[in-house]
Amino acid sequence: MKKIYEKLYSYYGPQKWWPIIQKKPTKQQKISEIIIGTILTQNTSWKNVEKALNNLNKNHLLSFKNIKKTKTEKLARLIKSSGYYNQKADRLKLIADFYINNDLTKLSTEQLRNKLLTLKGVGNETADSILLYAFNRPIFVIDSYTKRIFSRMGFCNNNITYEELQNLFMQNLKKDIILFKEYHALLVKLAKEFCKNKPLCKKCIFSKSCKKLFK
DNA sequence: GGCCAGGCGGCCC
DNA sequence: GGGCCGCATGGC
Repeated sequence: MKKIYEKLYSYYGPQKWWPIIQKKPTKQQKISEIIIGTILTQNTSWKNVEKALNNLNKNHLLSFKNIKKTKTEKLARLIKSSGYYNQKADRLKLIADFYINNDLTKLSTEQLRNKLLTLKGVGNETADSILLYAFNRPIFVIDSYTKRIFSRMGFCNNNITYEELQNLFMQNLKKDIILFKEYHALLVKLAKEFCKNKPLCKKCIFSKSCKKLFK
């Protein structure tokens, strides 16, 4: 596990994920931008999400207080480029209310995770992304890329559950927040560049060690 | 033009 | 517990 990380890191370097839209954000602004980003990026390419985030930022809407005051229809219009915009607009409203009405900072990671999962629009990956990137809790984020890469490498089956794959990482790595953040981001990078749906194994940096070699 | 993107909820069985 | 569907834009 650690060796794969080190190889990725030495090849790609740090990924600088989140937050990226606002200049010199306060702590609150960082948290809201990250949480909003996790919702918008669900099954959507990051470029489309960036446009939506910039639109929100121009309208001072990377803020849960302001989202709460804004009509769903207006939000939907502004985030149109991120796809599923009606659903996502609804869910931004829900999470804004949730954030404003709850003091989340005192909860344990477990408690916070369970609370997040009660929200419509927040599943395993989104909850863990929020925990790790917005609240700096040591939890490893699994996504479809992670599963694809590690099943191809031979570490797991393709039908492994979210929890099982997450445990595999958590049990074999130090609980290091910086490491968890970078590792997930680096896996996304690898999946986009080499370990695609139609993989580019010959060029891939893991072509020698990976079990599944596609032509 | 088809496929895919940093998923999720609501169904159904 | 799994399998399928709707949600939707934009880039390649």
